[in-house]
Amino acid sequence: MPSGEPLLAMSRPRRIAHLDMDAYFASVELLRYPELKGQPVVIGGRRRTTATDTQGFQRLRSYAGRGVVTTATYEARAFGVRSGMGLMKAAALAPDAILLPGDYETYSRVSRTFKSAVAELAPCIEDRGIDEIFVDLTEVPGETRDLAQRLKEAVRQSTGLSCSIGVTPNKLLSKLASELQKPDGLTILGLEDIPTRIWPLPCAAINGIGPKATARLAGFQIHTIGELAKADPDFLIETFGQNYGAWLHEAAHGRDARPLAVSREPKSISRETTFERDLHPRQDREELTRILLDLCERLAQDLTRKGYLARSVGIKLRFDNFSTITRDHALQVPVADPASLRDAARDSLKRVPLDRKLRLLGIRAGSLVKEVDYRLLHAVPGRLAEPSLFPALEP
DNA sequence: TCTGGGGTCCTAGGACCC
DNA sequence: TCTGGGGTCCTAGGACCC
Repeated sequence: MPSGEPLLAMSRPRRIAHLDMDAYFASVELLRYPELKGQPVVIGGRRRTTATDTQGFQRLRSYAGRGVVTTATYEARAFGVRSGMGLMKAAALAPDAILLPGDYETYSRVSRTFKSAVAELAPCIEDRGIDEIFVDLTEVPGETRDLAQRLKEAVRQSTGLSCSIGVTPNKLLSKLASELQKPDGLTILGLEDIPTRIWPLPCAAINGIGPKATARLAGFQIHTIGELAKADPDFLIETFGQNYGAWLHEAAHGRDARPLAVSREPKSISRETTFERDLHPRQDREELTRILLDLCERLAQDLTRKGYLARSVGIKLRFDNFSTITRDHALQVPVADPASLRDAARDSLKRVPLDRKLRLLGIRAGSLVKEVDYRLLHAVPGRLAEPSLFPALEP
């Protein structure tokens, strides 16, 4: 065999970058309203007409409703405001912060811009949502720090925004590393840095260890990743199950062989809405019906625009006590039109006890099939004719 | 001061088939 | 007449993430 590329194994260590935009939605808004720079600003809530100050901005103190904080500037975070927090609570912490409604179309457009700019330098990218990506730098020529700096510069040139980057041998560590020097950070770690840089961090810093697992681990006096790494793997498996327990052990040691998912088909598409006030299934019957029909319309538009059919349709209800139930309905024939979604939703709704007020209604399309695939496979009449096996009749 | 909207993945039981 | 194991699909709920 001629010399050249090694077949397997001997390949060089991976260089995976995690790129995370800094306070993304808020930073996009600061491009639009530069006069707000340096002030506590919070993105969240619905667009509405309410009291504004002399400059036309709404203050958090004047907010009343059910919204949550989507993003807060670092100045707002200094008051304890965090994303996911109820806006009423945020208003108690920072009443004078500026509140802006989210403008998702703009955030999506800017998102495509920074991703394209990165792709020009390094084309192997995994999309992780609107404001973060993984980038594989392994095959990109150049020194690691230099490459990462060029990515940051490309993001800034194309959008005017800053981001934080972590580069390590795998996705798990890179995700942790990108958090270490936010904002506008660049952190490069090797496996040898795990004990000093990773182990002191709280377990919850790991992507996949949420509030529930954090609380359970704390019950065993496991608070840091280092303590988790020292825990007996058999104990973790007994306590957290085969899959999750074994993964906890691997994660704490910084081991992660997952490849980048450079393209993915959606598994489900959904629409849901939380009401301004809780609605009663009988007293507010008409309003609930209107809301559900509207959700069906919007879901149908999403499906059609993206070219998918649903082989299952599910509804989601959240009651006034925040308990949530779902009901799913598998279909013989995949659908994407509002009337079929509505019929399926009605079937599922019959299986729900409607004895208390509702705060949320949702509809979900699952078991998706590409519309073109389905038509090709089933030769749907009117769209694609079945090729005839017999010659045409003579006239 | 109660907690948005859009997703993914995992678990687990039952139906049904081989 | 009884016993069994495996595989897949459907359904419901929950943890977690951005």
